[in-house]
Amino acid sequence: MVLSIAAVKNLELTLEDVGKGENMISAKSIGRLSLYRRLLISLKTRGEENVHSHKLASLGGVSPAQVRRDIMAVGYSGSPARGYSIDELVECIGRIIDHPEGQNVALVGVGHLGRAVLNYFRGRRPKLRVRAAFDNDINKTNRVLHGYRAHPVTQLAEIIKREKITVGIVCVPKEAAQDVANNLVDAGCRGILNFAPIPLRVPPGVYVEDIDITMSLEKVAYFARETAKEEEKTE
Amino acid sequence: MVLSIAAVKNLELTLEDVGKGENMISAKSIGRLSLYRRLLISLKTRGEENVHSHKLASLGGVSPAQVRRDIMAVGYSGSPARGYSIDELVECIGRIIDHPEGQNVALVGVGHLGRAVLNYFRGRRPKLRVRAAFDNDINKTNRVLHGYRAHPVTQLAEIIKREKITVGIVCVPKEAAQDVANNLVDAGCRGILNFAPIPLRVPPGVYVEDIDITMSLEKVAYFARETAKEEEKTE
DNA sequence: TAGTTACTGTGAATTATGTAACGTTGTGAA
DNA sequence: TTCACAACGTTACATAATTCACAGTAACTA
Ligand SMILES: NC(=O)c1ccc[n+]([C@@H]2O[C@H](COP(=O)([O-])OP(=O)(O)OC[C@H]3O[C@@H](n4cnc5c(N)ncnc54)[C@H](O)[C@@H]3O)[C@@H](O)[C@H]2O)c1
Ligand SMILES: NC(=O)c1ccc[n+]([C@@H]2O[C@H](COP(=O)([O-])OP(=O)(O)OC[C@H]3O[C@@H](n4cnc5c(N)ncnc54)[C@H](O)[C@@H]3O)[C@@H](O)[C@H]2O)c1
Repeated sequence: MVLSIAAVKNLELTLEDVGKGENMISAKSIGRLSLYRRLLISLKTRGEENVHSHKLASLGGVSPAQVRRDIMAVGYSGSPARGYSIDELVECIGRIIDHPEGQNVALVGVGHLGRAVLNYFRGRRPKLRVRAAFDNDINKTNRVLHGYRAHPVTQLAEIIKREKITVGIVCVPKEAAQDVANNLVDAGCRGILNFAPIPLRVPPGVYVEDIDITMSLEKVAYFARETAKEEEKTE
Repeated sequence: MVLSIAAVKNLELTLEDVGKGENMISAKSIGRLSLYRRLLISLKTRGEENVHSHKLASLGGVSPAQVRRDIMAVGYSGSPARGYSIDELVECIGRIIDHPEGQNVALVGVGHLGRAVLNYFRGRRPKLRVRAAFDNDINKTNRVLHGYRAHPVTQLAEIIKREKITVGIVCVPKEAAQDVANNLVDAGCRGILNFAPIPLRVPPGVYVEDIDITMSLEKVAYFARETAKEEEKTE
């Protein structure tokens, strides 16, 4: 049986529409889009107006085809001759990854790492506001650290609800991480960035991203040896 | 520690497999193995001697089949009835991801994040020793911070060669990151853990792992909205 | 205006990664 | 001892991610 091109196209379209959350972009793509946006803004400050996929690919350490595919996902189209308009592309990426009214963030565990993160995000992203910090150490609470006042964890639920916080950052020791995560979710958080070196259990509908520094360092150490070995053999 | 006959067999098998180097273990598997090892050690301190794949899977947030396949990659075999011996499995994972004599690590950029990382790894991993820290700010160098003395970056090449350092951690601002990476590679580093929010260019044979906290936070914020939306629709 | 060129957009092919299935095996019970 | 069974090891399969390849096109040239 031979189908016309139009028929095939229609079939695919209907299948797509019937499928689940129609155009749900993968976590990997979202991550790269966030990277592209930073690179684009950096290019813009250097006076560039347009950029080609291979330029962005080279800056981002990915393939040009990957860049084009990711950009396709946000629904933006460039011009074959001029490439992508930096302004428009930044705008389109923002339309996908930013919430129009912005989102509020809370950080729990104002230790070494927590303070570094607080300091870094202070006033940096207007659409992603760190609105509260918490700790259970009375020496750290009710003082202003890096421009943020750390509240006692006992007030966590109350403040998260009041400030409409939907994203939590977990910087507490691993023994406390699951409890903190449970409290964050109960209070209304739907996304957690977890620095504690254990996977968190959360109900469906809550997204967790783990940053496991120890694991990453062990990976680097392993491949520092292995890729070096591979190189030797080809010499 | 008493090794069974099975463990000795495993040792022989892994030595054979490592020698070839053609079927290299994926970065994802290495990462999970690092996680399994931590979980196993934690189980051991609670008095457990053996563990089944589904138990480890549940703790690690992965599927039992995944656990079995990762463990297959290190060349260890468990018993159908008792599962895996925790001691032996930790030993076999270490044989893959640790260097027998250990590896030396340097950290560049003793700012907020760099100090948090230094503090965290102090005396934690005997096979992964942070041997030197560097900064270009004279207010931070030649003082002892978190048990480490920070050297001026001008001494980077010399000290890295002298201390036989093969792994570098980059915690400097993004403007300086590529220069620092170049110096690390020139001095002999073959692996870099990069916290600066730009991809580093390195020659082949050098492995880079990026930890992009901003990107991760934006991902969390995005999926905090999107997965919540999906949930609503199914209600 | 027609030709040239270099880039985009996108289906198809390829590769990586994860899951399911199932024969195998060691252990404990009858 | 033999059987039943639960969990392993491995292969086959399924899905996700990435790259390839090329048609289509806007600018630029002469
Ligand atoms: N710093 C690093 O480089 C690094 C590397 C890998 C993993 N981590 C992980 O990140 C987390 C934080 O690391 P850190 O170096 O900042 O540790 P830290 O000890 O400096 O800070 C932990 C903070 O959490 C607070 N805390 C403890 N229990 C709490 C609770 N129940 N509720 C609220 N606050 C609580 C403590 O008071 C402290 O301020 C840990 O889980 C650690 O394993 C850190
Ligand atoms: N802290 C965070 O949460 C966070 C989040 C995302 C990204 N980062 C990235 O991590 C890196 C470090 O962040 P931070 O918060 O520690 O910043 P920081 O400013 O506190 O520390 C940077 C340190 O690097 C040193 N430095 C600058 N140039 C140098 C050079 N050429 N050679 C050696 N040392 C040099 C500075 O003296 C300073 O001590 C930055 O690239 C930042 O973008 C940090």
